[in-house]
Amino acid sequence: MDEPYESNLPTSSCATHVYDSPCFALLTPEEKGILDRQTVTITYKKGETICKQGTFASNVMFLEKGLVKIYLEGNPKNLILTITPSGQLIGVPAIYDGNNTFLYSVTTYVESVVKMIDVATFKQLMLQNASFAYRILNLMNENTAQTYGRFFCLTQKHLHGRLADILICLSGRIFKSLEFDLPLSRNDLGELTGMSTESVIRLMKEMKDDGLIELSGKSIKLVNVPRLMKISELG
Amino acid sequence: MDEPYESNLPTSSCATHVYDSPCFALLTPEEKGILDRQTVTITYKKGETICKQGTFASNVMFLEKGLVKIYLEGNPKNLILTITPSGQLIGVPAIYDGNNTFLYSVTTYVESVVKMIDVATFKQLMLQNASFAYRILNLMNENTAQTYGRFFCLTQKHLHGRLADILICLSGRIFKSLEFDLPLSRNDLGELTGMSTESVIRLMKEMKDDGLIELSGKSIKLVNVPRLMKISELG
DNA sequence: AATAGAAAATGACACAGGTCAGGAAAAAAG
DNA sequence: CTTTTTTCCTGACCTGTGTCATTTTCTATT
Repeated sequence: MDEPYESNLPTSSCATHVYDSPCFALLTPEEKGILDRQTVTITYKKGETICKQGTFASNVMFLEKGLVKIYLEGNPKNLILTITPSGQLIGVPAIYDGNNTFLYSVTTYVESVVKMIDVATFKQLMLQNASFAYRILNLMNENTAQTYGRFFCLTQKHLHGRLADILICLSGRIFKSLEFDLPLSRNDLGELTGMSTESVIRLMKEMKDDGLIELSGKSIKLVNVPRLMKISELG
Repeated sequence: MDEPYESNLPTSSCATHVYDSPCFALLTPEEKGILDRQTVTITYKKGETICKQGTFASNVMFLEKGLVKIYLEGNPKNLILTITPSGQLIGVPAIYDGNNTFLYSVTTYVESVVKMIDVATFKQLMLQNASFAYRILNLMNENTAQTYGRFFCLTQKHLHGRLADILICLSGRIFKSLEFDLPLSRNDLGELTGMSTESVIRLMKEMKDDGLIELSGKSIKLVNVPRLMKISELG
């Protein structure tokens, strides 16, 4: 995409920043060696669960390739926290005193390659390399900023605004194109926007009828981004 | 409170963990000296704003004494992220590359004493003391866990559950008693639970009529905690 | 103590958005 | 290619919650 609106994407974004995590560059060669020895690389097929909320968090994950959803499990409906493309660290928030379980579940949308890093080693490296630790904190803070934005969005905006928001974010942050094939189901969009599947369908049809987007099955094209942004803004 | 239910407070808690931040204990005497020289202590009166969302984050704050609300500003309604008692660091999430503004606003409920720490110095100390940085990361992760819980709560539960949740948390985490005087207005409770002020009032009256709580003005007493927890659970 | 202003309470009303049931289309499995 | 399963779509209905207008109670200030 020629990034016409990249700079002022709503903070209520669906997705983690596309920020190729260069945190490992801050490690010394020896430290990289230590890390590598305690890391295994695993390939997951589409739809597989990489980690399950509540299980022991024995590793931090680095998504080398793929696309995943990070979500809180609920009954009957989950809450998708973010859609995360490659280059992201996953599972870091599980690291704090008195907790040793994953805060969320992670499932792939496409075949994905994940580096599973032993959490003890990861901690160890943070404790011996302040720059690295600081970098991780930065990443987490960025993540927090995004979560706050979404939190606000989902609790304050109406359906229209929330859906417009998500579509803009998917386009701008994940697929980097105004036209893309959605790997997410309507149900996923619902869990991402905090609305029922039926509402997602209804609203998307409405937006199609209003000429804001083009729709055919899984393929979506944003036609009138300025108006979508207006809708996102006004809630 | 004799902590009958302290251990299994809902994760959707209103409040930051009562965790007397001993992060500064990890600093060397020299580092403490550096910190102290770049810190000023300021007393705020009730209702004053300690930091304003969007302004330059020139310092990290440590709440030495008092009680504050941390919130996202919105029009026409804010979203209160947490109620925070003394012993907490505030403003850390503002620290990340490409950002230099506060993510949220903070306002006091009672007279509060705040240590204003120069942010550059704070960063500096994190970069030179890995244990310190790691500790801060831990605190932030704990905070993230809590935010996720609230996020889930506000997007998935109904009014009854959300209100029960908040009352339990205020009782368990902030006031440490089943009976307490609320410094928050009904409007604040609304911004904390993502509902209108009128709904707060209606529901609290209902809970009073049902014998779940006792109410007289600002004074609240939780009478039937098990049932409140059930309500919180069922949404 | 008196006045003004804010906060709390209450009732009437409206509608956004969830739920449910059923059917069409698409994808996966055999 | 057929069968099965999942996803997508539609319409009818209904209830949870917000909005608005008004009154009452509390709090603060002169």
